[in-house]
Amino acid sequence: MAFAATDRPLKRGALARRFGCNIETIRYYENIALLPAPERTRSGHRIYSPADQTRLGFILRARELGFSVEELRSLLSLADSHEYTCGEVLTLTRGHLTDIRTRIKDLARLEHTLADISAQCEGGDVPHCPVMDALLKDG
Amino acid sequence: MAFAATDRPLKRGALARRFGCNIETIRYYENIALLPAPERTRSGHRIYSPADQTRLGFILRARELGFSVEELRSLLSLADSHEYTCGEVLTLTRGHLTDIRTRIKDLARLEHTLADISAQCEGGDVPHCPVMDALLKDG
DNA sequence: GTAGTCCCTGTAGTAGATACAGGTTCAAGA
DNA sequence: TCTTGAACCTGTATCTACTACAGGGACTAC
Repeated sequence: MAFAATDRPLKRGALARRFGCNIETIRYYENIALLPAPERTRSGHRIYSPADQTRLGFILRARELGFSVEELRSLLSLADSHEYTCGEVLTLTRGHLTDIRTRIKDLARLEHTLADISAQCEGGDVPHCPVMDALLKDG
Repeated sequence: MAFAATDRPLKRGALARRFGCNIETIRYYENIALLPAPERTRSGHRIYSPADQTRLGFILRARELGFSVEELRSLLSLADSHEYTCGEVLTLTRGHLTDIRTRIKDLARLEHTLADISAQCEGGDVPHCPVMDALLKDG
């Protein structure tokens, strides 16, 4: 995805295509106040300025990096303040990194357990299975 | 968690304590038909037989192994048929294992990207941050 | 004018639980 | 027997981060 702003206003559909996101996602971000309510045409169609587009790019990139919406709110409020320090951002980033590493560890443990159990399987038409045994046996 | 059935009926609270799960989870599994509707006392309290308990244990163990509820439905229907083969179970397990490995890879890529970016941070009171740059820059 | 595409709104659905309110019932002690 | 507090019942709301849909208005090209 490009996530690149244009130098002219765009409507919602064009914005979604430009940023490679779902059109409904944009309205969603407005609903939860990540994006400000944009200008409208007289008939009510949303018009996204270059600044709006840049902000959407920020949001989408942060989401691609796995930041949760709440973490993103913190990032945005830092960015909006124009007075953030590297230390503040780094603290948020490190917290997020810790979450990711925890998730990786949990999944790796899972993967290991499952691989171990299924390695004992013969497969085929045998009417008995180590995976089922593992699920059925009392711990 | 023990996930071990007793040889006597239990009410919902005792069952939850026994299996180390949330009491509401048991009702939830009944609602989505993973657990059958159990016997009731005359006044309507649920009574879980040893067989019900064994089934809950199966469900909780499968969830601990990361099987989704839908995968679990398949596993349970195999287990209920009493005619499953190792091959059938193995197919489900391998599909699940593939999912897990994909998730691990995605997270590892994320971790790598984030670690790379934040390694460029000086931290502290510096009013400039490579993480913010990465989020702000057009792709 | 009209056809087709876009956009608008509100609402519901997804996974997998968890929490809560408001009302019974149970079990133990006085 | 009465009372008190815990446990149980039901239905519904909440969470994350979207996505989808229905029913209608607007815009563009021919």
